[in-house]
Amino acid sequence: MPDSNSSASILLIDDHPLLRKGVKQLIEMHPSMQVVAEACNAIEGVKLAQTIDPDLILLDLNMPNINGIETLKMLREEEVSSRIIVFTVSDNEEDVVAALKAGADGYLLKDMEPEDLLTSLEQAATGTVVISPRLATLLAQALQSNKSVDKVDLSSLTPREKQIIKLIANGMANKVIARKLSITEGTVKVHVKHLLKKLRLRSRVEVAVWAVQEGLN
Amino acid sequence: MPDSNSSASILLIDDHPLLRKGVKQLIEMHPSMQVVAEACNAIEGVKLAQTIDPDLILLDLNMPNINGIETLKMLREEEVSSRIIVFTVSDNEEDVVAALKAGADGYLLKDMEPEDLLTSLEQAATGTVVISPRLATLLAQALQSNKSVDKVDLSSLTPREKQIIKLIANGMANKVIARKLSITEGTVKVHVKHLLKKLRLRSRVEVAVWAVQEGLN
DNA sequence: GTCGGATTACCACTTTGGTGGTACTCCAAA
DNA sequence: TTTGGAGTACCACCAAAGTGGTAATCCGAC
Repeated sequence: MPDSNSSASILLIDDHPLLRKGVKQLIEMHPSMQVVAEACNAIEGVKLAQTIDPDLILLDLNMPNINGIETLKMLREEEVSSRIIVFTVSDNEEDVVAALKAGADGYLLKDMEPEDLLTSLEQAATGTVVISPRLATLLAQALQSNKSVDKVDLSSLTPREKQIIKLIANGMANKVIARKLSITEGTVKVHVKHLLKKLRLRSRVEVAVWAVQEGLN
Repeated sequence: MPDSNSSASILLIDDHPLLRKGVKQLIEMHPSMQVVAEACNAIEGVKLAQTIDPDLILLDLNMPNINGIETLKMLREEEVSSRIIVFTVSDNEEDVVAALKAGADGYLLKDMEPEDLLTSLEQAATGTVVISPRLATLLAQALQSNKSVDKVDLSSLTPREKQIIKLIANGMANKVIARKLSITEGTVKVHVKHLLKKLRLRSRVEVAVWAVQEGLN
């Protein structure tokens, strides 16, 4: 749990020790970031992610047994709040789309220039979704053919959850929502927790922004 | 600081003891609200508001020495976070507009039916701006002639503050904003505190909603 | 009739957000 | 040259948000 000015903590998940070493050395050259842990497979990676909750996770796609996409899904299942950046050799469209659909916060190619990698990671640490430039056009096409890459289905929400989203989008605090709905604040928190998970959002602020943009106001 | 299920706390500021007594009795009949303090003038009222920080303040306009509008401004000056409902006999347009401009969260007339008053107060406690129905048309006209009733001037914000508003409107946490701007989280909090005061908003969620609606995204 | 989702509640706990204060630097306006 | 706003930082403190778990009720589907 790094505080504001300490460097961004990073977990590497990759089955190639040499590559991990290289990436780690590269990152360590940069004071604003720090590799705090490494894992060579999915199980270990998920475990580490849960215990240390890093700011960023750099995740390889091609791993034995459990592949990267599966690992990504596991991390999301376990509600790891880290930003997850897929880091791989594959510029295959399906992989990119699958990764982003599974909730990746970035997709970087291993053949990037080291310097570009560093700046991309820095950006990722500040909350920006980073995609290797080479994939941009590819992704644009995918978006055209399938407009629902990042669309969450509103239908997975219960009526109560939708109701609470609207109240959040009006800027209301949990306490106020509780009073309005005649339930306890604790219960409101439960609903908020559930809808955050369903919408894959990280805070009520994101919920509010999303709802307003979606016109749910 | 009532918790979710406890009743909404109310402070009465009115120079008529009898009226206070009546209102108090009326409110006490309602389990979801509770009068926690009373004041007969502005000074006392502001002091009480600061110390007990009630959910609602019912404020009379016609008081000796310092009138209600002044009191209202003082309360806003002192950054009292309570919802302030003006409660008066005056259905004068100027008073209504002045009160709302000064930041009132509601404007109710003393000749309301007791039952209507209760429901209005309940609504106010849930964050709704309540206006006596009789004043609705009057207010609509005022809005037509002067579109800036609730408009805050963006120009009072410093460049840094505007920048941070945009980041908040992207759902970012203080920690992430700090990293992006290369300043400490504490400093981000300072800016947030200041812009909340300037915009007369109560939380970053309200800032985000406001900014998105304003197209500052 | 059982199973599971939805709703509610309560608990303890950690993290994030917001307040209040002081204090330093920089820079421009008075 | 002094003054004041803007930006930064640090501090302690309290309030709000979010997590993780258990558990009860209700209701509809299988």
